[in-house]
Amino acid sequence: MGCSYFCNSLPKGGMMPIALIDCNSFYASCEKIFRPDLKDRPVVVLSNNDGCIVAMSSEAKKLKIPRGAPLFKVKELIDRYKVEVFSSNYTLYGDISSRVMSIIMESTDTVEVYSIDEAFANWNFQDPIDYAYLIRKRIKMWTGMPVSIGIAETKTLAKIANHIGKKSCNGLFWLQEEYREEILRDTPIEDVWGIGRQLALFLRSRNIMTAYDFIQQEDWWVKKHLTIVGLRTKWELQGRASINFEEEVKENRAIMSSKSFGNPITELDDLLEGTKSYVHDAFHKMSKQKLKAKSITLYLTTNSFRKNDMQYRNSITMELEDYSDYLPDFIKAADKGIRQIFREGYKYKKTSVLLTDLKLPKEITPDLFTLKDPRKDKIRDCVNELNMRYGKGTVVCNLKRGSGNRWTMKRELLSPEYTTKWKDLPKVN
DNA sequence: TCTGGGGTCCTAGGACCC
DNA sequence: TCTGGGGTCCTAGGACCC
Repeated sequence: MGCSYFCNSLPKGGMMPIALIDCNSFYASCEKIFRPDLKDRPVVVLSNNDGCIVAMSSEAKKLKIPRGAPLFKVKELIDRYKVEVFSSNYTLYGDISSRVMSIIMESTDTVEVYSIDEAFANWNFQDPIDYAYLIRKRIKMWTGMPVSIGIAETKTLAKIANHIGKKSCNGLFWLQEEYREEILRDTPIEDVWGIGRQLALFLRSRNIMTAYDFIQQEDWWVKKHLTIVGLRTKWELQGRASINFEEEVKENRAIMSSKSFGNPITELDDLLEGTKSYVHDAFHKMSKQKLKAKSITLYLTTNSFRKNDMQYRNSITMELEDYSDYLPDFIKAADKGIRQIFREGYKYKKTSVLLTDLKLPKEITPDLFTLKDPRKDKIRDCVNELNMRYGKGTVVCNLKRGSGNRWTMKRELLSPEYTTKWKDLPKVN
């Protein structure tokens, strides 16, 4: 498909175009920013514990390394092509992301930050393509991050436009109404935002192969088989905006910390230590948003990939007496919960901590019969401030620290925190 | 040997109430 | 002993996203 759909007039009907601005190979691009020597080299980024490949630079994609593959399965390719491999450095990615987002927000009226590497923006301009050029250039110049921009009447169509831009139009594409049908005929059903693997299989089995085939189906049929979510997708593809534009940052409904252990864990004590460190993690996220939680769920599971091991998984939800933002309440609950679901004789792979029933203090009706202990508030404020200022983990509760724990995550190929740690600041000679 | 983590939304089904 | 139906709330599970 060429780029012949560019045109300099606003779409008829005055519909406000939606732009999707999306960073190219985000994690891999972050790693390249401070390493000019990697400019045209293949780069991959690993998941926690250096397990799977979660992101690839375009050079790495060309080597046909499958996304999501465990590192050990593609080791040979990696060595042969001298692919540069990094552990994931979320501190770096988070910081680069907020720089990119603030540029987008400065330069346009309404923005929804959709994920770490993409944002939707309402672009009410005479010529959105001109504007896309400008923004892209600015982001590249100020942060070093390459982005692609797709523009269309709805979010789902903007996704498609972005995809086309990435593939064949130098990163920018405006999908206008008069070309929509042609483009939808060229869009395989599994490339539609909101149609995942399961649904694509189902639709293909019904001979629905493209986005165009999909919008030919009756509303009732789509709703029956794909629920209201699928029906919205259909409407969006037809140019009818059906997915809300969420400008405000949504409050989380849940906060999770869940990690695999570096090694299988058999002892209750190690399991408790690991879990408590995840409680700290989740609690830190919650504190940053100034939320309180009323319940905490603990999950634990063995490694289901190891077919010969005995398998066990379980979970338990602990209700706190009241909404709390006092760390020891959560530590106590987690300790009690894990002891209840722990069974001797298994090799545990992972525990997860989920905080739910989250509220801002102003939304909570105080309980007349619970006496408040003002000392708790002081301790909490003091600990939170120290952890915000000096980084999470500065003050901990009932937790042995240090590396070398059996449960600590593996991150052997970590890059420096170039932008968030003084000692990691890049030097210029 | 080594196989990610963190979210959202929707539905079905059970418990319970009237 | 016969035996209805509507409503709400909760949870588990399955789909999706990045």
